Amino acid sequence: MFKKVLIAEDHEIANISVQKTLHDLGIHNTKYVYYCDHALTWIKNAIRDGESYDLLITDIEFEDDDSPQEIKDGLSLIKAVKMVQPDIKVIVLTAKDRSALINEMFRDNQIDGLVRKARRDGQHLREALQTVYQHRTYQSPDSKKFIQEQNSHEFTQFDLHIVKLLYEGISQKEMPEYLQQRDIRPSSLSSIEKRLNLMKDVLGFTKNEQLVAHCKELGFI
Amino acid sequence: MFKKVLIAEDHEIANISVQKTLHDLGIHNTKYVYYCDHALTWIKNAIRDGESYDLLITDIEFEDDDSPQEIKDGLSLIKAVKMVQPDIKVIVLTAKDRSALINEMFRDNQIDGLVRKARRDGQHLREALQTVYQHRTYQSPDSKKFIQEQNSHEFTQFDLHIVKLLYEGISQKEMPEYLQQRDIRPSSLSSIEKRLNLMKDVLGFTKNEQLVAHCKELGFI
DNA sequence: TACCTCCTTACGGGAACCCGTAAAGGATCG
DNA sequence: CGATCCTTTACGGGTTCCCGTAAGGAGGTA
Repeated sequence: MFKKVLIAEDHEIANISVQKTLHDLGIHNTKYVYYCDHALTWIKNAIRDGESYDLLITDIEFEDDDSPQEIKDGLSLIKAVKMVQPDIKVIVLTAKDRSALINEMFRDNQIDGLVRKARRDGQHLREALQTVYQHRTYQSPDSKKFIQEQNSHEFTQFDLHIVKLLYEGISQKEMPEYLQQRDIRPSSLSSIEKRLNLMKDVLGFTKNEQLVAHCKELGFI
Repeated sequence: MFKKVLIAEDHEIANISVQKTLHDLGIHNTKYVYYCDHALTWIKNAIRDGESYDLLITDIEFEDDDSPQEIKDGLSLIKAVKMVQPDIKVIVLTAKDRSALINEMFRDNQIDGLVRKARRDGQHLREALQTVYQHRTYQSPDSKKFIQEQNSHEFTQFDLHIVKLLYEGISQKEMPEYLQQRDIRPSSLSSIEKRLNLMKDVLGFTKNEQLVAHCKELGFI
């Protein structure tokens, strides 16, 4: 089983449980941190001392607070960690239902395990630890189906820009100007309309209100 | 300190930590359940046996799964529990940022403690336990500010109906018909427009998209 | 009853949005 | 270089939405 594990999780309550789970599995050499920056520091120091970590268990969403951080979310942390230690195993522990970014990283083998915070998450975490230790990938059952649902519509960067502008209260007729200023193309009103229609069509919506709420709910914007 | 505590929390990881926190505080007579229905059953049985619980610690959001439940969320559970045991203390442990319903119940003294799942939630839970035991109410620091923000606009039942219809993809001109069918008054297009404008004005929005996303985010619809 | 107030409803002009069609621009390939 | 295909843009009409004004109705008071 893993020997040395680092836990990055800002919620104290979740952090305690992960520690306890590891402890019950006989992993005693664990370190827990509440900030991404601290996690990277500890990993770097461990490499320097020739005692690098085997595994990183990290959340995705970290809340901002008074102490400003360089790295503000788990995905950025993973990228940074992989730069300094490409062979480290990574298990992601997240409350988010679905996210295109997580799925992408999972497919790109940046992530070895994916556990969704849900009813049986403790058991799923134990399964993930076992599986990942055997150099296989793991994802909890409930997160699997979301990846499939995900395929309903693949939002492009352009799509997200438009929806974000809508969410910010920009009218459609003002959008071409905004997009041009930010060097985003296409930028014409027609393209915006066409794209909005396509998104609504695919997702079975009739109004922009639904589209914006949907994207907001899924954390795209 | 409390003698007998019931924990209702569907996430295994969170549940473990709460148990551990209680254990560390010297509370050993704890029972944990993953479903609201089970929670109510245990409380009823404890009363029947003359050994009722002192405290209920519960989440708000419970995920649906294969086993269908009568009570599906924490607020309903609290109401049901208070019917059979009005003097039980209640601490709510929730990830939700803000919710008009929670705030209402807190003000109505249905809830004694409110801890938001966040960075220092473990410590906040310990503080809540101490404070509530002394017959005072507690809410974690980060949840306090949300209750204030809340007051920006008091949504009427009518407001919520309109926004809900928007979210369902109903066009404004179809709404009068819908509202009349459900005996909701006023029902004219003018009234709907006027009300939407007022809401947007108060909240500083320019577009319905923002309004719908806002209400969705706060759990009003 | 007359008068006032508050809320609801009705209506109309103008703006924004929806939708289909057609032209313009770019990329590829023979 | 021209032909073809695809994407982007431009335009026009029809609809919905926005917003101000005015008429109708319910309730309270003299």
